[in-house]
Amino acid sequence: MARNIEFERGQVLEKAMQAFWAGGYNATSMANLVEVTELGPGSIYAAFDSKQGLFLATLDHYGAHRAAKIEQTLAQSTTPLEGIRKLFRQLATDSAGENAKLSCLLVNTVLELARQNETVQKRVNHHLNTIEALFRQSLEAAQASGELSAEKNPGALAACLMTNIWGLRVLGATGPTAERTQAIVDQILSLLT
Amino acid sequence: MARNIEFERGQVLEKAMQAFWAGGYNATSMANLVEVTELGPGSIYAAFDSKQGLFLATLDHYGAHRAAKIEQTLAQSTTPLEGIRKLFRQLATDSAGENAKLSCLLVNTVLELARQNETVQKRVNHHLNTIEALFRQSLEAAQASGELSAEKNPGALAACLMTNIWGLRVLGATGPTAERTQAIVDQILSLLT
DNA sequence: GAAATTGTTGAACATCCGCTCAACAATGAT
DNA sequence: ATCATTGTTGAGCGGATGTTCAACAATTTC
Repeated sequence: MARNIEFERGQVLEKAMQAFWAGGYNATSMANLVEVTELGPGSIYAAFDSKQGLFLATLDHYGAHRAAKIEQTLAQSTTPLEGIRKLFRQLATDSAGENAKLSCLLVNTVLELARQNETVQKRVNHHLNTIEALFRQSLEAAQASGELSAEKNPGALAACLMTNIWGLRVLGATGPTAERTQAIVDQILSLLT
Repeated sequence: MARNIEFERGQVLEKAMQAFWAGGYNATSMANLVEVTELGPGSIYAAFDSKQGLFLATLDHYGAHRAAKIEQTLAQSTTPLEGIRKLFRQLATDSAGENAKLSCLLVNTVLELARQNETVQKRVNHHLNTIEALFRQSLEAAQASGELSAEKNPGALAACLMTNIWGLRVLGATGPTAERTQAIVDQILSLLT
C-alpha cells in the first residue's frame, strides 16, 4: 500500500459545511475552504474533485444529519402529531434565535444553486423528499390511530408542511421576533386539526 | 447644462433585474450587466455607484412592480378573500410553470444576500412588509364584512400567508408538478375558512 | 464659436478566482 | 534497504472579477 490519509472526512465535511452554510456557495472561496478545513488545495481536490464536489458532499452530510434528527424527534414523541408539533415549535424558536440567519443549507441551495444546476437540484430534492416522507409516515400513523381526521390527505398535508418549513426558513433569515414566529407556527399547526 | 443621459433608467433597471433574477447576485458579473444593459461600465458606475447600488435599485424596481400587481389583483376581485384566493391559485400555476425556477427576486435575495448584508436586508424587508400590509388590509376588510370569521387574527394570518408565499417560491424552484402545487395551495387556503 | 459642464467609452488595473502539478513525505511490499 | 504507491504541500497558472479614469462626445451658456 502507501501513505494514509491524514484527515478525518467527517470533520472536514463538517467544517466545509459550516462555511458553505454561513456564506453560500458562490461567496465561499476555495481559499476560505482551505483555511477552515486546514487542508491544502491539492488534498481537497484529490478527495472531492472540485469545489462543487466538496459542496455536494457537504450537502449529503447536512441532509443525512438533518433527516436523522427529525426522525429521532418524531420517534421519541408520545404521538405522531405531537412529534410534528414539537418540530414546528422548535422551528419557531430557532427562527427567532441567533442562528436563524443561517436558515437551512438545503433551502439556501435550492434558491442559489439548484435553480440553475441540475446535478445540485437532484441531490437537494433527494434530501428534501427523504424528510417529506418522514412527515407523511407520521401523518399516516396519526390517521391510522385516529389522532388525525380521516378526511385529511396525508400526502398533501406533508407537502404543505414542507412548504411551510421552507417559508419559516426564509422568515428566519429576515430577522423576525419570537412573537411573530410563534404566531405563524400556531397558524400552521391549525392545519392538523 | 451639459450632455443628456442617453439611456432610460426604467429599461436599464428592467434588464439588470432580469439578469439578477435569473442568475442571483454573486453569479451575475459586471460583464453580464454591461452586456444586457448595453451601457459601458462607466455609465453604470456613474448612475448607480457600484454593482450593489445597481442591485438595490433593481430590488426597488422589482418590489414596486410586484406590490402594484398584488394591489391591483386584490382591488379588482369581487371580495377580499376571493382576491387572496386568486393570488394563491395563480401562485400555484406559476410555481409549476416554465418560469417557476426564477422564484421571486426578493425571496432569492433574502437567502443569498440579506442574511449577510444589513443594507440589503432592510431594503428587502421593506418591500416584503409592504406586501404583507396589503394582505392584512384585505383580511381586515374581509373580517369587517363578515367574510372572514371574527375569531381569526388578521395580523397573524397575513404573516402566515407571507410565509406560505415564500415556501411556494422555494417549492417552485424545486421543479414540482402542477398537481403538487395545487394540492398545497388548497391546504393553505383552508386556513381562511 | 469658445468655454464649461456633463455623459459615454473602453482599455487597463489590482485582486481574487478555481484549479494544477512538480516536488516531497510517508507507508507497505519485497 | 529499495522501490512502488499514495498523500501532502504550496507556489503559481490562466482567466474572471469589480472598478477606475483619461480621452472623447454632446449639450448649454455666454
